[in-house]
Amino acid sequence: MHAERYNPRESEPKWQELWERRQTFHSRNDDPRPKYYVLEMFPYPSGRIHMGHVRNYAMGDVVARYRRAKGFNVLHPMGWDAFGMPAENAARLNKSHPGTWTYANIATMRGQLKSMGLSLDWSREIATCDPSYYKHQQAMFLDFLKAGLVDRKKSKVNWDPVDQTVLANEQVIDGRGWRSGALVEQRELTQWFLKITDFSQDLLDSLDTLDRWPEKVRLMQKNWIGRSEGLLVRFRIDPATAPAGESELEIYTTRPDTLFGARFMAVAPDHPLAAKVAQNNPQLADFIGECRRMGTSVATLETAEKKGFDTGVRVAHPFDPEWKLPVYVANFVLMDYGCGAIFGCPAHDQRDLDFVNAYGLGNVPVVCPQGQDPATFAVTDVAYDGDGLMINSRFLDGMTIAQAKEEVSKRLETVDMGGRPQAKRQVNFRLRDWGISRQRYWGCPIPVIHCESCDVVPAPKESLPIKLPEDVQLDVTGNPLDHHPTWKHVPCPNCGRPARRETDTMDTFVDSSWYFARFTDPWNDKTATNKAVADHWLPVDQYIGGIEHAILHLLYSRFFTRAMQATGHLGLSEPFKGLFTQGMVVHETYRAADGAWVQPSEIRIETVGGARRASLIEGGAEVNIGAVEKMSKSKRNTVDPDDIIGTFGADTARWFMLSDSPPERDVIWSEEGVQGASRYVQQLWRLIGEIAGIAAPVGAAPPAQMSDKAMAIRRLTHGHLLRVQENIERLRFNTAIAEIRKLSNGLSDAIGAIEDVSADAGLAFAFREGGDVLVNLFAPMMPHLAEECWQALGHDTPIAEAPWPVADAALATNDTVTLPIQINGKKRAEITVDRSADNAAVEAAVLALEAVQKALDGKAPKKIIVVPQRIVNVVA
RNA sequence: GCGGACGUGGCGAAACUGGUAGACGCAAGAGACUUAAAAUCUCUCGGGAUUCCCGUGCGGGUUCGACCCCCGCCGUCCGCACCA
Repeated sequence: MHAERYNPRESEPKWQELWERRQTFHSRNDDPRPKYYVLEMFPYPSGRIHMGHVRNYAMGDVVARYRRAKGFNVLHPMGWDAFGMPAENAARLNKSHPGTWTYANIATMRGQLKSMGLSLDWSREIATCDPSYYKHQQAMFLDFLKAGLVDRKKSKVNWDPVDQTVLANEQVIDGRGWRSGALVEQRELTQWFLKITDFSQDLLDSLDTLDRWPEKVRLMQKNWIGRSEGLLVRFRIDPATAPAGESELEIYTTRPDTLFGARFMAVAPDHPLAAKVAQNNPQLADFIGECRRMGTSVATLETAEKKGFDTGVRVAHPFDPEWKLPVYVANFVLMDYGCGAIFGCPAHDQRDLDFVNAYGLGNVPVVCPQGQDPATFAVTDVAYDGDGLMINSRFLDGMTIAQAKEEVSKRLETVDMGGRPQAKRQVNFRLRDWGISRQRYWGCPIPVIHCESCDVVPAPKESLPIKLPEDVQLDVTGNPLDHHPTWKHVPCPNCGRPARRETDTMDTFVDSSWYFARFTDPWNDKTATNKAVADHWLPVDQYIGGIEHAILHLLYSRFFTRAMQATGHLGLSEPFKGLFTQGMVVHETYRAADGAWVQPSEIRIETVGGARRASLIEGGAEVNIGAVEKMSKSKRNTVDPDDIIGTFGADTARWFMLSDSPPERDVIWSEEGVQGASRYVQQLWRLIGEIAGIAAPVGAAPPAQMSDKAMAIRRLTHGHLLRVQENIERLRFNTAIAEIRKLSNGLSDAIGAIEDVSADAGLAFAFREGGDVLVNLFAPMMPHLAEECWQALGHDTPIAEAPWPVADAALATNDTVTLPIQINGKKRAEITVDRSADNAAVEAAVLALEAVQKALDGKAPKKIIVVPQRIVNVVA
């Protein structure tokens, strides 16, 4: 008989050691069984794990352990997304090296993850800041460069003149640098780009094949790629108004059908035509300057009014040389989309309408909605962008929008203008190339050398890895690598003359764009991947992580996989077959009387007269219970996983994380909930102890005769086994857990109901089976408790290595079925009939029911609907 | 503004393909055990009425039957945003 209480503090480390000793979770690349690759998004080593990690990794571990039990060769690795700014900031603060801080954090967090009992193959651990990792990233960059997938071009960046550094958009607050507070400038910088736009169409089209991705994520990527079909149209500039050397204005439109509704043209403040005119027009130059200043701040951009400035330039309408349109410089036209120039059709575009209403240019509707009279249809404040037929459009009148688009395109394509067609169909994408240059120390150095005579020279592959210098001074403005006294000075690999290394490092998103491939063969020091091995393991069968990576990380990884395919590193283009995005961990917030945030660990909660009240443990002062919010340091509503695991054990924490909410939704962490989970751990332990006392021996064959009681237990066991299995496969962990609880409740009731098991060999067998299955079912969620229970049930090899039990579908169903009986759609009675009973028999039984007789009141029913094995509805 | 998701007891939620609404749990209440507390066990737990009625954000519709499908609103959350 086993101990009264289960002690996770003693038990958990014991089983973790056993798994490690037996290498239970090591996966071999030459294992012949079918593969299954489970991956959770790897963490940034920020210092300590948080509850979000616990949730993420608990989910992944359930999948990994379940698939392993199902006979798959499971790959479940872990690593560290270890480059990035926080390490550099911490090092500056502590006057140490970013690597010291990073590796210390990794050590701490590795220990924490191990205490969770995750079934990870730690022999494949990687850290992206390790030269053994980034060496291959540098080699791949060179491969991409050779394959034409890398570009070097000028681009505009947010420049902080005080910190001498480039800022990401989110680091610009109200037009000022987030650290220095200096007014941010727009600067042109030569940067390295990965040509993700080469794959725009494919990245878009292939979204349709990702049927195990959330619809939401696919939609977000689709919008981000932003494909639009339109027409490039060249407008002839009226020579009388043309600035020197200008004769035409090219625009891009997705609505060529509305060309007869044009009232004006608008170009971006950065458009060359604007600059030309501004040379002789100081007021316009001022206006352009104003637009530029405004351009940096997100807040003003959002609320900005539509503003424009008439350049005085006039262009001719493509279908009517006498029709002249004014050209404005407008603040709402973007230079980096399309041509940086548009034609304005106010009746059918809200921005254009706002613009003409501000400048009194009027509008002419050219699309008339169904059911409206074209003679009276007018647009005032709200542009009409729906369907309809063309009006006021000469030869287009009466056509649909699609027909008119086609007609305009066809006509203008055949008009010759200066030796070229006046218009050209063009597909545009919103997606931009991926700028990867960062003026930072703690990142992967870009492996190229700049030579005055040979220009840009790729670093020779033999010279890789180009390691970061250890002796670095971070206390400088600008790029520390650039300021290093010796690092950048190297001879040109081409001509041998003095040259300098590229001092920019790569965006850390590059590091995380291929780590999933590296895990397949992390020991390989020759190449990034062993193609055959990578192709065997990939794609990742189930990827799990936060929705915050829905666009960038996942899109970059999809691009990288294609680029690796193009350069021979991989033989596939989509890295993640199944994607699951889990919700956040949220918690109540607490505030003291003075408004200060108070941590959950500092308070006590009591229920007084049905109302929850919180008070400080120290002093007893009352605390206000606030809204449930995402766990954050600033609101101090965090709970430390170490404390939870130390108090309740890892199994309790894992169980609660999975049980309370559907996995894609936020879960509210609550003390009561954890205690409930902890109670259940003890409940299971007691139940298994009781079962162990009455169960048949391990491996005992079922007796030939089974009592009804024994059969009922077997049916219970197999029914829940089937449903738990199905729920885990659909990642419905909360309902899987409900089914497990039903089974344990059922077994517990069954034990309570029997007097003497020794008289019934079938019962002993049923309890053996039920106990074993129960432990198997919760083993993926609570692996340590499962091992302890498995041992208590008499097994001598770990359950982590045991196969999943086989459900007997015949046992999972009853011979009889209970049908609810509805009268006019309301449930009034129920009958139990044979599963095989035909409809006529069921109808007869139903009509004999007292409740039915009463409702019919002697009359014949209008109709009886029998849904076999489901329900019966009598229409009176 | 555009796009999407969601709205069910005091709370987290469940309900397969249109077929018994509220499974499973949390909290709460009553009782048993105990000197007492904790733990444990038993019972109650959507609202109202003694035969029944109402109830899945609101209003309508389709259907023998609607949380589920359709139309129109309201609310909450998320993403994107001057994209031509």
